[in-house]
Amino acid sequence: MGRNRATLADVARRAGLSKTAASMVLNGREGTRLSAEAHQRVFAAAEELGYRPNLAARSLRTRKTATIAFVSDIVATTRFAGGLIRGALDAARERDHVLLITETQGDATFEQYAIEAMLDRQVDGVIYAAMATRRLTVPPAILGGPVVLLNATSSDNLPCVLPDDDRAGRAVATALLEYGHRDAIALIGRNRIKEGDQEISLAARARLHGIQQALGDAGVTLLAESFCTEWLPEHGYAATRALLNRPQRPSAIICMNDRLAFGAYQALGEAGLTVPDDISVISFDDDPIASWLRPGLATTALPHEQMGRRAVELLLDGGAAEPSLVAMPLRRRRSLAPPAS
Amino acid sequence: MGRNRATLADVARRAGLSKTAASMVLNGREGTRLSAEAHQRVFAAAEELGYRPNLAARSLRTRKTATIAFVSDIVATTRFAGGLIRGALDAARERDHVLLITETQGDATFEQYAIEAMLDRQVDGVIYAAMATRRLTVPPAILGGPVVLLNATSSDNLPCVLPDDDRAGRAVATALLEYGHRDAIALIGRNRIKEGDQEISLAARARLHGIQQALGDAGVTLLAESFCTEWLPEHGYAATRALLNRPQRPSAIICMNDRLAFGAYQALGEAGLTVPDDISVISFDDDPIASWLRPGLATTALPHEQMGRRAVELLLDGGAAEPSLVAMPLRRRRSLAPPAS
DNA sequence: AGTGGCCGCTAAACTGATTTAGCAGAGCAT
DNA sequence: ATGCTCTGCTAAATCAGTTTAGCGGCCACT
Repeated sequence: MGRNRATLADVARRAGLSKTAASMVLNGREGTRLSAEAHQRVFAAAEELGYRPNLAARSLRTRKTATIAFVSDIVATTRFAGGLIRGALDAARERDHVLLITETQGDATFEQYAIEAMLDRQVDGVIYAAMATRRLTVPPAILGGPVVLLNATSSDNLPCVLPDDDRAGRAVATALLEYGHRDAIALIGRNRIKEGDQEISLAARARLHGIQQALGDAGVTLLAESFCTEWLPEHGYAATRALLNRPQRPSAIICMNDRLAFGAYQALGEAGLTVPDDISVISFDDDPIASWLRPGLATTALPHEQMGRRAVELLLDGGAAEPSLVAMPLRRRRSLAPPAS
Repeated sequence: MGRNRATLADVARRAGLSKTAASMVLNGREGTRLSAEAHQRVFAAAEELGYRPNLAARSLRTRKTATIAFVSDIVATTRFAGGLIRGALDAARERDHVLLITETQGDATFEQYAIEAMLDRQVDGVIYAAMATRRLTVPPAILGGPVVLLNATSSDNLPCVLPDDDRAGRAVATALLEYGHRDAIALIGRNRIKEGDQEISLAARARLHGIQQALGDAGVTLLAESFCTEWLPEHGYAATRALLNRPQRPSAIICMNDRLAFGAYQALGEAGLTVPDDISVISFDDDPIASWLRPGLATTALPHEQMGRRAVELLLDGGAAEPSLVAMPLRRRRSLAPPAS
């Protein structure tokens, strides 16, 4: 790749100046006393030769690589990861940086390997990302340099970027209240483990808290709460079927994520019920399926792209140590309507 | 990041040998006449100091970086990309390489930028990936070194990795034939543009060809073919509704991808028809939704992980110039049954 | 005339590895 | 004693930048 590239020495020679002069001019160093004419000649020479610096040589000296490590447990390869990476890529490009991506798959050996590979390459900083929003333990090896946690927190008081699930919970509940739902709102996706263990999930507790706050403020209590061992379509399906067997049918269902909501749609369809005329549904994540469902599923979007971007900004531009919460916008779709009177 | 690392000189000093000796021992050079004892001492010193070579220094000298560029139009951030990247990451790790990922978003300026960033970092090779399987034009700048096309071909006769859509087409049609479907098979997702313009899609034509071959071999002709401007759920939905308005109802539907099939399920559900008792459905891609649908959707899986892996292997281990076709395994799920008699 | 300071620029050191060229000593044959 | 080869190792060059230290010339001031 890229043999025969012009070197700084070539540029200097062509400009009739020293390497020092060429280096200073090209780096736009302040306070050098090089003449305007010298500047011209260097720029011209660099242009004519198509000069591009050899970054290996530069970083050998400066210990900077303009490279960021993006280390994740498994995020890089899931449907949700795309946005995180895209946002990070965009922000990195704007700052003339590049992303070195690795995945640990939750395996300690792989993680060790990944981190060594990053350190060997002298990355300028590390973005440590998690697939599920959660609290985790950062490997000590990366604490030597700048680190930002993405979609995660830790006990190290490191800068971190999280979705604002609490506010999303309020938004979801508030949307239902606005439509006039009060006494027949059901919640699908309660889960003691996700709510209790921060190392597994931060989202479950925050979403629940937001929902409860908003409903509490309005003096409303939930009609029913369904517990699910996982947040997958089949669990949403089963929970919804169970709900429909109860004496009072809910007027609206809040699902803790879109996959549960997908299962809920399936069960409602089978029961001959129509969304939103018979039952409104609202959810979290804005998974692509949310817009594919009929009718479209109202949901609060995980702002992955914003989050990825924010992580790079915090890493390179520096930033507050308190968690950086990114808003989850409510996507209003046709799954919401006033309760059938 | 990683200050205070021991250098080769430190190792040499501790071992009481020269840098040359230390370098040769650590690189396992053949044909040096260094004594067994010298080997021991160098290894011991490196171990004790936790020595890790500075890759910037090494690549300055060797022009190798153990880094692969993964350049894609937009693949890195879509639901389909995950597998490609994961496979590539795995294969890269096995070969002690690392991936530098960039995305061009189909923008020429971004592409130019991305490629320069890669070349500046002296990557050992480039994987140029496309989101949709298609023919594309490779930017001349990257032809200076090893290149592998992933999910794409070009006119440059470069090594490339593609899914075997033709064989998948045969497999899909054959599966239906095995269940006894013959005269009432409908196809959803014909598209003149996708089938005609290789720069947009290679999959459409190949899948269609495979289907037609298999059916032709069995002396079967399609009951109906629906054209769709895009391969999204809404188009599958509309096409299926139209199909159901025809005098003869199909016994099975082939969808050109899973999103169309998702739309088909919606339309069938609304029409009160049951999959697979009333109509069988089979498709391509193995999108995550395929397993979420009720009943599970039979489909041929895009072997993204295999493909990503193969691309790295071709790049680093060298390989044939003819297209490397990766099999698309048939996922048998409950959407298949014999025709209702 | 001497000297101090500024201007415009450069030589050389430095980063940490790999690689080339070659040295000192031992053993052997002549 | 001389020359030769082989063994075991090292000095120094090299990669392509950045950075430090400082040089020669000119001007102004005393």
